[in-house]
Amino acid sequence: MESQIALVPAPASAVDRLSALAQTSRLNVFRLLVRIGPEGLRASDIAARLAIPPATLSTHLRILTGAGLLNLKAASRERVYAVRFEAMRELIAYLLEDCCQGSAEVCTPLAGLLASQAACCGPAPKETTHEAPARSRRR
Amino acid sequence: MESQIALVPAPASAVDRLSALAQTSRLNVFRLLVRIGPEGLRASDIAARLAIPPATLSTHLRILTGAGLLNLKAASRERVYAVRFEAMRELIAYLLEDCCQGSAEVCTPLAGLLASQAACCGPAPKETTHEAPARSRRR
DNA sequence: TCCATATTTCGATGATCGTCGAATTATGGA
DNA sequence: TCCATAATTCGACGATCATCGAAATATGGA
Repeated sequence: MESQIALVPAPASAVDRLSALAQTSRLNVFRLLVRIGPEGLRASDIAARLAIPPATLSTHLRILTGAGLLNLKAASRERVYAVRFEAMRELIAYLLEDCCQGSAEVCTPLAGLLASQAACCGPAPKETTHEAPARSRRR
Repeated sequence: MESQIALVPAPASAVDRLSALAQTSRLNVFRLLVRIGPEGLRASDIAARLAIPPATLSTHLRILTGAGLLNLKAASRERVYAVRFEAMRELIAYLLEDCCQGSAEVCTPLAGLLASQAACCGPAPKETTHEAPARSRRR
């Protein structure tokens, strides 16, 4: 026993997501991909546009993807990353959860509004799986 | 010369705000204050509710306030902190700026929605100033 | 099959961060 | 005035992080 342990990816927490965004390079990557939209961008294109060395960018993409903020859409030789808008909705809803004790007099239910699919980029365009963490030590 | 330098508080960046939130204790403090709403809570009450030692909490409150996320509402012996909802609106708008290149067909203008005062906790209840960073080395 | 290319992992360095006890600094009442 | 109390700063520890060159790993053609 002990063989299957720690292979299941821990669900990305709000702290994971906020940490992922709380870094200049990664925030730039994220915002670039927000602008680009659901089609996403190849890693090399991101590197070129933001002038980040490939090795560094790769680390950042791994962290953003592991946090569930990005989506690896196509995995051939060239990899395309796109924003998972659903993750943003979840994050914002979590941050503002039960705002003002839910008193609608004080607080327009912003969180609920965000949770609705009326939010950003519609009902999530069909995606490949939110590929990511399940990293087991290979080799 | 050189005497007045670096006393003007640098405006809190998005990275500052995200970093402030990207930490378990601080995120708990923030979410507690979101629930509480505009009235805010005394430092000692926060410490009691979240079981955080005063010295640690003080550091966290300074970071959250310095990032513009909290507001020191009353400064007598007991200090009352409250969420600056305006800061959250700004942050979310920044994160989703120019989403999908502004194409409304793809993207409901979430950022614009948040920027409106229809958002959370109305047009910001009258506050004392967003007291914070201007810290000069005293003593 | 073999190579060119896209991307990731390894590894090491310097820098920043979280924590909290002890000392310090206000403040408001007796 | 003096004290009890609220809150902050100081200081130091260990832990985590960003960076990026070099090496390793895929992939898709020729």
